[in-house]
Amino acid sequence: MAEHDIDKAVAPKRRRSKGTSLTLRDVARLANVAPITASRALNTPEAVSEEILQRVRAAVERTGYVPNLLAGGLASRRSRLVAAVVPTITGSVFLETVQALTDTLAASGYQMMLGQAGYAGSREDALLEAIIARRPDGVILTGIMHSTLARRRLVASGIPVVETWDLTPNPVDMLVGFSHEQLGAAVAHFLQRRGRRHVASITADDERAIRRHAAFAAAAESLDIAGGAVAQHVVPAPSTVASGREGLRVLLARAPGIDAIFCSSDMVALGVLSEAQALGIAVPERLAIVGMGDLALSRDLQPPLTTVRVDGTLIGDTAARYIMQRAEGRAVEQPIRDVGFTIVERRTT
Amino acid sequence: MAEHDIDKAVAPKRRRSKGTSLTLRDVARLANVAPITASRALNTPEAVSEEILQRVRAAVERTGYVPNLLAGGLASRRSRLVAAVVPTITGSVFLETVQALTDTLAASGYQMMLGQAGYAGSREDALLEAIIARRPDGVILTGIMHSTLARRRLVASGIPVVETWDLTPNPVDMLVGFSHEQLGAAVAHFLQRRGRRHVASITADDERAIRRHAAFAAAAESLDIAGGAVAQHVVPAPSTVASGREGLRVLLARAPGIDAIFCSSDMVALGVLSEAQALGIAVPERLAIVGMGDLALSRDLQPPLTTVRVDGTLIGDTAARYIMQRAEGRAVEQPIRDVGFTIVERRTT
DNA sequence: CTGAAAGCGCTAACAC
DNA sequence: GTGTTAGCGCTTTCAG
Repeated sequence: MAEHDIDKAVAPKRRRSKGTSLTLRDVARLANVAPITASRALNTPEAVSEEILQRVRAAVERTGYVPNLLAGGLASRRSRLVAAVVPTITGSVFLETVQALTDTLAASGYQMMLGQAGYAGSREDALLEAIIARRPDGVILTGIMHSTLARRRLVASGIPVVETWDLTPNPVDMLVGFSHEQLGAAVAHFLQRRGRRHVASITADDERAIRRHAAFAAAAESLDIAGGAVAQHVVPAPSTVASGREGLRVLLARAPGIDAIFCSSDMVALGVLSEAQALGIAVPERLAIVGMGDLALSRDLQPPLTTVRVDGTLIGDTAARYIMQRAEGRAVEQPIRDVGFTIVERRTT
Repeated sequence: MAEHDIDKAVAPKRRRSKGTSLTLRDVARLANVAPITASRALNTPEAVSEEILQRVRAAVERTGYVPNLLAGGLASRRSRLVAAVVPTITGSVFLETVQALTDTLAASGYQMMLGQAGYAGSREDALLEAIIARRPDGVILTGIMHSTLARRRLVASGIPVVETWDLTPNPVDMLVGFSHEQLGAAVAHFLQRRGRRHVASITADDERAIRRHAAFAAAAESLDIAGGAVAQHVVPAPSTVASGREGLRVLLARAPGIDAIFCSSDMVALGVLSEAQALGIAVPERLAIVGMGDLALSRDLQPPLTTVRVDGTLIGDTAARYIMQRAEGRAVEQPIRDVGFTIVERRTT
C-alpha cells in the first residue's frame, strides 16, 4: 500500500475528463473554510459560527452552487427521495393522495419519484427493482402490490414502506387506509335505510373494488334488499363513463326491477346517471345511484351524485409524514391507521 | 502524501459504522472477478465473456443484489433520472403526458421525479433547486416556467430541457407543443363556419388559456361574429364544473344574445352544458359549446362535447425520447416540434 | 466550533 | 476480455 502510494506521488495524476462542475470544495475555498465546514453551514447552520455562516452563504450566492444530492445521499445513506407507486396515473382516484404526498414531502426537502405498476401488475417486479436501486428513504404504495417477489424484496431492502387505501391483516410495514369491506357493507345499510329493496352493483375489475362489492352484496343479501342475489356487472379497470352506461343497460336487461346501483367509481356512476336520463328513468325516484371517490365534478353535475368520500389528502399527508419520521429515526406512533370514509348524500339517492 | 500513507498503514483502519449493505464487490467476490468486471457484466453484457456473464448473473441471483444507482450516477455522471414539472397534479390536462413520460422512460431504465410548481409559480425556484440538486439527465416542463431566475439556473445547469404544451419563440432548449394562438383562432373560424354569430368565452386564469382566448377574440371580432367585442368571463385556475355553471350565468346576464361559448377546458364546458340544461337552453340549437382538452368523459356524457384535442401522449412520448437521446449523446433531429391540435366535433355544436 | 482523513458504491480511464 | 487505479462530491468519524 505504502509502496503503491509512493508510486502515485511520482506518476502524474490522472483526472476524470469532464470534471468542471462546481462543488462544495469550490465554495469552501471561496469562503476560506474546509469543505466539511461549508457542508455544515448548509446542512446544520446552527452548528457553525455566525461569521462562517455568512461567508459560506455569500460564496454560495456568488457561485450559484447547488449541492449534489447524489453524492450527499451516497455518503449519508439518506437519499431524501421517496418513491410512490400507483397502478396508473390517468383517471386515478389516487391523484389527491399523490398531490398531498408531493407537497408534504417537498415542504421538508424530499422529492417524489412516481412509478406506474399497471393494473395487470405486470411491471411490478421491474418497477420495484428500479425503485430499490435508487435507495429511497421510503416507498408509498397506493393500491395493492400483488407480486410476492416484489413484497419480499421490499422487506429485504429494509426501506420503510407505507401501504395505502386499504387495510390488510399483514402489511409489509406501515399502513394508512380504510376497510373496503366496511365500506361496501355501509353502502348496503345506507340504501336499506333509504328504503331501497332491490339493489345491484357495477364494479370495475380491480381487487379492492371487487372486495367492496362482495361485502356490499353480502350485506344486501342478509338485509334482504337484493331480490335474492345481488345483480352484479363487472367492467374492466380503469372505469369509465362508458362502462357505466353499458352497465346500466346490462343490469336492466337482467334484472328490470332494480331500484339502486352501487358503482365502484364516480365515473361509472356518472355513466349510469347519464344513461338513466337518456332512458327516461327518474333518478332518484325510480333508481338510486351511489358512486365512490367523490370527484370534484360529482358535486357539480345535475343531479349531484351521492358517493363515498375517502380523504385522499389525509392519506397522502400521513403517509409522507410516516416515511419522514422513519427516515429521521423517529418512531411512528400509530403505524397502522384507519382513516375511514364518509357517505356523502346528495341527490341521486 | 507518501508519509501520510505509511502512517495509515500502521494505524488501524476505521470503518464506517453501518457498512453492511450488499455491494458490487460482494457479487464480484462471489463470481471470482474484479468489481469492474461485474459492473460490465451488468451494464454492458456484450463486453464480457459468456462464462463470466453466467457467473456474475448467478451471484446476483443468489444474493438478490440490486445496484446502487446513487453511486452509479455519481460515478458516471448519468443519473437516469428525469424530472417532470406540472403546475398541479389533480385535475391536470397534463396527466396523459405524465403517464406517457413515465412509461416511455421506464421502458428504457429511467425513472421519473414529479414536482408541482403551483399555478401561482410561487414554488418554482425552490422546486427547481431541488431538481437540479439531483442532477437529472433531463427536465420536462409542462406549461410555463415563469420565473426568470429558474430559467437561468436551468440553462446554467446544462441539463437538457424540454418545454411542452406550448410554442414559444425563445425556448430554454427543446420544445414539443402547439400554438395556443392558432388554436384560439381555429375555434373562432370553426364557429363561424357553423353559423354562429355571437360568440363568447369563459377562460381560466392561466397564461396559456388567456392567450388562446385572446386569439379567439381577435379572430372572432375580425370575422364579425362577436357582436362587437367578445364577451369574456375569467374564472380561477384550476378550472371546475362549478366555474362553468357560474360562467354561463354571468355571460347570459351580460350578453343575452350569445349563441356559442368557447371554454378553456372541458370541465368548464361540462359546467356550461349542465347549467344550460338546467336553464332549459337548447344545446346546440340555441347555444353551441366548445371545450378544450378532450377528457375521456367528454365523449360519453349527453350530449357528447365538441372540444379541441391535443395528443398529450405524443407530447410525453416525444419529450421523453428527446431527453434520452440527449442523455445518450445522440443528436435530436427536430428539437422544436409542433404537434398541432384537432377540433373534435361532437354534438354541442 | 473547526478540520483532516477516510470512505459511501460505483464507473471512467488506462493498462495488459 | 479483464484488471488496476483513481476518483465522482459529499458526509461520517475522530481529533483537536
